[in-house]
Amino acid sequence: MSEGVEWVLHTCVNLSWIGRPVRSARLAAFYDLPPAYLNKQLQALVRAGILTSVSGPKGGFALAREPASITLLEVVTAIEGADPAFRCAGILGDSPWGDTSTDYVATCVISTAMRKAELAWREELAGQTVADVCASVERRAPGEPERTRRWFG
Amino acid sequence: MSEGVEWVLHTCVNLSWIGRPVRSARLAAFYDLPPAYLNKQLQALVRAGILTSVSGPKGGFALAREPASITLLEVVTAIEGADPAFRCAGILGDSPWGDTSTDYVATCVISTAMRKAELAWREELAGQTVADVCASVERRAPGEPERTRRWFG
DNA sequence: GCCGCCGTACTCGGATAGCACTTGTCCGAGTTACTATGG
DNA sequence: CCATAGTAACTCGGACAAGTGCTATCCGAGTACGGCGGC
Repeated sequence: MSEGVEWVLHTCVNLSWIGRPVRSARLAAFYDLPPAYLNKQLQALVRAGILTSVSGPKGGFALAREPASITLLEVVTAIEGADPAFRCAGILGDSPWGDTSTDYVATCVISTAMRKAELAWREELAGQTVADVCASVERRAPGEPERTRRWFG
Repeated sequence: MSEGVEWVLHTCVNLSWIGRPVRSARLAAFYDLPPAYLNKQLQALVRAGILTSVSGPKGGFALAREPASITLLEVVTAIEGADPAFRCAGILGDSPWGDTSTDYVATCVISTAMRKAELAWREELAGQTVADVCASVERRAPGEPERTRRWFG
């Protein structure tokens, strides 16, 4: 899995606390990340409708919606793409008694088992929102949002 | 995820039905796969203790244990490696108030959420064995094992 | 006829290239804020 | 003093290289079988 997933997840939490547009270079400096590369990743979130971007001075990235409506699955999918990790190539169709008219991706028992596992993974991620993460952190460190806002000044 | 996972899963099912060593070239021919590359993947299963290999004429690969004791997770792990897909780099340690002595991989809320999701995925795969897959296929196509044994004759 | 030995052919196993994707970087298009000027 | 047009600087956005891991292949080490010679 792309390393950018970790970056943008933490960045979404920070943006949730800040509440106004912040330029990518500053967001990257917070974790000492490659600025241009983080920018590239954030572009993907804009295309997915998770962030909004404004150009020019005083510009930057901000959350496009309420943190409570942004699931972790959405963020991961925006970076990794919607394709499942296990993609059945349907090799059963190449077996000696394979049938080209059958959709082996749908009927294959192995394909079904792998899909079921990935579904469990996605449901787990879809059950947590950015707001949930923020709440968990605040419960452990109440001063974190204010301290972060301060730093981004 | 590596495409070889699909190959070896189907191959394990076939080996479960055949019950004796089969050379990799023949196993590959069944699905029209690159023989040498499938061989390489099967080597990984041997190292993981899932298959046994015998050299020379009448040699080949065979299941090392009962199909009911081989989980899908074992097979996937043998190919993909034991490392989780999401590996937390602990970028929190690089934040302005980061602490080098803290294990952020363990405490980070985001890292925890991602681990939890992957755990659900692994439990789903660990709950199904190769024998279960065989049983599902046989229930749908009772003649499949015999037909497969015949082909490998 | 039977046993032991040798050669041969066949298989796995690891070492070796080729390719795709992730990672990382750069410069241009667009936009905003500032400034100077005129009313 | 205020409005306005021009200018300049700053930001995102997409196009452009480099590194890493998957994909694919080949040849060598080891082994079992079959044939052959000797007892």
